[in-house]
Amino acid sequence: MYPLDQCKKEITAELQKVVAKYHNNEEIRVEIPPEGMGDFAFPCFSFAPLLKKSPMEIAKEIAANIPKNKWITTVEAKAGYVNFFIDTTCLTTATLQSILEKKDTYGYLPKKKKKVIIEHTSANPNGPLHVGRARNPIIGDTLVRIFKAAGYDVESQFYLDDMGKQVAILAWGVNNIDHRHIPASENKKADHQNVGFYQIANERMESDETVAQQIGDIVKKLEHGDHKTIEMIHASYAPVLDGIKQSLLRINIHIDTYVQESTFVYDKSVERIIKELKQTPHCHEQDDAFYLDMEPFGIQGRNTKFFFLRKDGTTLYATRDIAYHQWKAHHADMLVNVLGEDHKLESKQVRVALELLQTKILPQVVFYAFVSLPGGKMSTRRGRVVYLDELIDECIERAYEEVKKRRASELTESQMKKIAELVGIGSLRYNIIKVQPEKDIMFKWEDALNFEGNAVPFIQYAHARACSILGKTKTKDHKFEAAVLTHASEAALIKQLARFPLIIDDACNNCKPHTVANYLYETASAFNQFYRDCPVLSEENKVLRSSRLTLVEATKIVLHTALDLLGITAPEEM
RNA sequence: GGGCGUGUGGCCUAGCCUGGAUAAGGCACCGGCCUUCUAAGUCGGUAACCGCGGGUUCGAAUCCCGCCACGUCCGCCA
Repeated sequence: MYPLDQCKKEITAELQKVVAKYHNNEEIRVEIPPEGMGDFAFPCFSFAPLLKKSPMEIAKEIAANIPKNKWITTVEAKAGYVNFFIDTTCLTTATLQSILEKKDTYGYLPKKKKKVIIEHTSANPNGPLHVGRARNPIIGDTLVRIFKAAGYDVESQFYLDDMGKQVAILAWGVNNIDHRHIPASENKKADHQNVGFYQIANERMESDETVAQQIGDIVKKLEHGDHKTIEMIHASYAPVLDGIKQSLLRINIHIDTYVQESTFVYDKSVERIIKELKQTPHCHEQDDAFYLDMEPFGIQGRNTKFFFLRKDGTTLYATRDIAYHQWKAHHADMLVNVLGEDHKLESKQVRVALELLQTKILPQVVFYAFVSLPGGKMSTRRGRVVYLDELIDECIERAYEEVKKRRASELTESQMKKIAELVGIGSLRYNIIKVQPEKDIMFKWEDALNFEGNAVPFIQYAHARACSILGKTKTKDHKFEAAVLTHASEAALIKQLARFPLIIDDACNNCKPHTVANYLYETASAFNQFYRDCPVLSEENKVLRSSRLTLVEATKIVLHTALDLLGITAPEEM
């Protein structure tokens, strides 16, 4: 157990003892008070009507009955709250020891021996990833990292749509359109080179009945397990998928498993699901097609019919998704999906179906709002997009200009290039992850590429500063004396470091990756204040100097680990 | 028409789940700090009736109801 957990637990236990005589049956919940009023606080308002005393009197009474111990130094009653001041020396010792001992696993929680499958990205392989979709891999990969840190065994999955119309359109294009009719793309990656086939094929499909027919035929053949067709599809999108993987790799994202949708048609699991769904009382037939009535499950609107079988006997995307989820449920203890908000209804329909089929494990879904452009929504079909690759390039280029402006006289060209890469990629990931997924975001270059204030360079810079200090000393193992780290900036920084394990726990339990970004910003900020107030290398008092060095080392470790949770590299210098 | 989500200083964001002590940051703007570990830093200032209206409560940005605006969905598409 980490120091702050232990401390909180003791305070809660002491409160429990005192409050027991008020016949309180609510759970004791301590909160974090505003600046200067201690480390933990307990509000007494709810006892007032019960005891017919003022909250202030009750707070005084409770405060007087809390014994001091190793953790609790001062207990005071103020404005109806019992405020606890914890022993800084004790917290400092325990926290720094914990960090030095666990190093880059400080903050990690005990192994839970549970497997979680996190599905994210799952983009149609018909073109390059664009900025709207970019939120998906970044949220997904960050969750993967957070769940691992929280002690889970994690597998990331990309659900690959190789049966749908989108990929059939691309395949038709690749096989029927002369490449000279495809508008040239500046980017040489295969996903950029091939997206034109999809766009042109899409136009042709809309204007030409025969083309639409041919594409429909491809989809039908896929459903009926025509091997030649499925091979043709795989061959058509393979280069595009490869390009997508390369883009993901550029932003430090690797996906463990790519699961083909066709798997569930060919292994007959979709067939089995249809049979089972037909036997549920909510299944109805209409013109030889089958649907579940969603009305009893809280779904309202113009149409509450969830069709899972067409009249021609073929299945639908959502039907196959049910099979995929059942398969996942067999292979994991917990499921997490990252989906765009346009999938909310489909996701709910799949959930209801899974419940009807008595599937043991249901997915926890993180929905994100689309990233829009100042003029409106992005669309691959209409070519109205900012591609992820363009954004990556622009971020790195802009970061390079910044490095050059500041460090050109001190660093070599290759050093600057390397730093620009880390800062550029980091900026991209940080800017997307720092905002709650459900919040709409409008994409503006000036915001995405702003390198000041609450942005990744601020954090990376703090890390580089820590490295710089540590690099200027010869001694490696730092001894520390907690009692000398008494400056307010030191105490604030240590408390911040102590909070890290709680942040991981919270971010994982609530699937809120943005809280890690907030924590990082606060930690870097606390370090910058310490940096201003407490000279390290020039400190003459040997014990204080070495204790501060230890604190710098500890901060460096935490910043590094927390950045890693966001898939961002911590540079040694910048 | 209905469902779901979002609405916090000029702009952007945290806090909302689990109600609590002066609503916390960033950008922009104004004014300080580089003979001291990288100023991508730091200190101070101006700026918010927390979308609007009700309700619950000792107490509401937070919970409940209604309304408005924006996003998204309501296909035998994916």
